[in-house]
Amino acid sequence: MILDSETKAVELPDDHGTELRLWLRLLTCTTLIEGEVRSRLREKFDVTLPRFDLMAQLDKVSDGMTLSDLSKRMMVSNGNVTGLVERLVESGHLDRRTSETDRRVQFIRLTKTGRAEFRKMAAEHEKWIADVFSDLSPKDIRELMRLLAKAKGSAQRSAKARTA
Amino acid sequence: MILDSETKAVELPDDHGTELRLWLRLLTCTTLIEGEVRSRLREKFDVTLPRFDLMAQLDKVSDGMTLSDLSKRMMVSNGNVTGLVERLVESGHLDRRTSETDRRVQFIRLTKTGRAEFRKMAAEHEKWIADVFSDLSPKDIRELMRLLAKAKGSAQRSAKARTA
DNA sequence: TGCAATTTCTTTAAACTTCAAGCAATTGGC
DNA sequence: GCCAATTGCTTGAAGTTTAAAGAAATTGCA
Repeated sequence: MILDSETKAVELPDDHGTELRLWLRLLTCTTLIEGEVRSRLREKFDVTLPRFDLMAQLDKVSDGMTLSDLSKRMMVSNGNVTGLVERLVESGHLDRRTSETDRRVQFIRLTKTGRAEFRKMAAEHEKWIADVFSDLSPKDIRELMRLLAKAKGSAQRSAKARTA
Repeated sequence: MILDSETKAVELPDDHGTELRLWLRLLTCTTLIEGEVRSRLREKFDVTLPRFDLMAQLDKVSDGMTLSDLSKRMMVSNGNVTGLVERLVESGHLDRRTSETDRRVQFIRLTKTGRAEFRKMAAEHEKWIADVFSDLSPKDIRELMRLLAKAKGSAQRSAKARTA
């Protein structure tokens, strides 16, 4: 059903404009918030976002995790994590020890001070995020969660199909 | 109304857990898709995502734009754009000329080959994005667009309030 | 057992990114 | 006109990031 240039049905063949606009909006939102979090972390705690993210992963567990686990969860490269961990061990936030059963493996943990420092930052961080989304109703949030879950599933399927 | 640890209403004071989970989900989605786009751009066109993004901004206009415009639209720092533009001029994709009325200002444009090359990549890119979101119904997409617009507005308000 | 494949991690080069400082040009009062 | 403030851009240092190659250890299977 191709009409004329006024009705907008001429955007064939294959109009994928809406998906593209969705992606750009998603990206804009994330970049905006990420920048905000980055600024505040630097301002209030003089810490970088990647360091905060890494510590956040480690805070979820009590007994440490390997570099590979970290890189999977953070969705960054292995070499990236090596460097980040190195600097965080250096600054006393992290603790590393080699597995006794597999000498390739390193278990990384937050040190006592590392965890304490992170918890302080995390409490503030949670408030910032709450403020960032404070124009959204509980229903908006539920709905966004649901749709983003669906989008995530779709994206994973798409990525998997390419690699396969 | 504080109950007990089973009912989950004990998460006071100030439960901001849902907002935090929303942010993490948003970030995961974006990171996932961004990584996918990055891989495909490198694979098929041997180009980096930042270069593609910069060219995408320039493709929207016919007569070029300044470095400041670029950095605002891309939401990255000024110094970042300086380097990116430098490399893209070097590779023949961009063209720069100094304003005649204000000698601080540089107008940046896509070259003929730069634009042609970008258009080819953009056409593919649009298809990838369509595939990424192909599990979502038109209604899902509309709803996501609406909610992300609201989230963006909220985030902007929050950021503005901090800077002010 | 032997050894090829896999896994874990590190290293390297190049690119990207931010922040802060700085330079040059312009603007806006006065 | 003067000059302080602002604007546009560049530079430099530190850090982050990826991709690719490689080293070391383990695993799995013939």
